[in-house]
Amino acid sequence: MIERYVLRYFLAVVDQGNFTRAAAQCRISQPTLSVGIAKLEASLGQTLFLRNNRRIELTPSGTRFAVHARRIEAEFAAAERDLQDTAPTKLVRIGVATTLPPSWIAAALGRARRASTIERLEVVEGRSSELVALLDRGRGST
Amino acid sequence: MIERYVLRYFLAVVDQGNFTRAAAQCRISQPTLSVGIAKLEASLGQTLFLRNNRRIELTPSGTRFAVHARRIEAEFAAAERDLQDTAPTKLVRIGVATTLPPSWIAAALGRARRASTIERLEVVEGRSSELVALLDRGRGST
DNA sequence: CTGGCTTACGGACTTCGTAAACATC
DNA sequence: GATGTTTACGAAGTCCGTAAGCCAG
Repeated sequence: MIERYVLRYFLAVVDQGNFTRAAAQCRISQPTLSVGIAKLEASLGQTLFLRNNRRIELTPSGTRFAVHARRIEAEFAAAERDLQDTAPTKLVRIGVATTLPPSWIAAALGRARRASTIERLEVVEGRSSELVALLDRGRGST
Repeated sequence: MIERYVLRYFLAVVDQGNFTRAAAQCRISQPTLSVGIAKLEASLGQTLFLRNNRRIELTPSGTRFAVHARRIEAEFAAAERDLQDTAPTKLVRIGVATTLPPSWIAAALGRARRASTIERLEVVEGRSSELVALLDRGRGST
C-alpha cells in the first residue's frame, strides 16, 4: 500500500531533478530516499524515473503518477489548513456535586454552551471527595 | 505528519459507525484502530468523533475532515488504477559485443523500439566474455 | 577522481496484538 | 452482564542512517 511519505519523496525528486537534492529537501539521507523510491516503483510495478543520464527523467508512467501525487499532497495540505483555521477543540470536563439540584446544573450548562465555543463537554457526577480523587488521577480538564 | 493508514482507519469508522466494526473492515484489532484515531486527533489538535453515546458521531471538524479524507483516498485509488491499466514496465538490458559495427546496433534498436512496448532499455557494451560474467552476477534481464 | 545512485546491515522508532481496565446500557 | 472504547506493554515490522559498492563522466 502506498503511504504518504514515499509520495513526498517522489515529488521531491520530480522537483529537484536528482536524488541527492531531493533527500536534502526531505531532510533524510540519500540512500533512504533511494530505497523509498524503489519501494514505490515496486508496489506500482512501474519504473517512474529514468536514471540513465546525469539528469533524472520521468517515464510516461511517472509523469502520469506525478499528477495524482500533486493532487494528493495538495489535498493533505488543504485538510490540515482547514482544521488548523478553527481553534483546537476545547474539552471541558466538569465535576458536579450530586448534592446540587439537577435543575441548577441544566440551566448553568445551557448558558455556558450558548456563551462559549466549547465543542466537547463531559459531565462527571459525584460527591466532592470523589471528584477530587478523579482530578488527582489526571482525569481533570486541561 | 498524517499518514495514509490512519486516514483509512478514520474513514472506516465514519462508514461503520463504531470502532469495532471499523477495525474488522481494516483487518486490524480494535485497540490498534483506537490508538490510530487518537493519534490522528492529537496531530490535528481536534476531536473528530463524539463517543458519548452508543453510536459514534462526527464532530463539525470531523465532518469537514471527512470530505478531504474521501478525496485523498479516491485519488490514491485513481493513481493505482491509472498505472495498473498499463502493462508493467518491461526492462530489457542488452549486452552488445563491441566487435559489432555500431550502425548495426543503432538500426536494430530502432526497429525493436518501434515494434515492441519496451519502456526502459539499457545497453551494455563489452566483449562476449565480459557480458557472460555480468549475466552470472545477476545483472541480466528477467 | 568526482558526483550520484544502489546495496548491506544495525539501530531506533512505531505499528500491531493481547490482556486488562473502564464505561455505558 | 453485555457491548464497546481506552490504556498498558511486549513483539514484530519498517523506516532511517552509516558505510561500502557500483557506475558514468
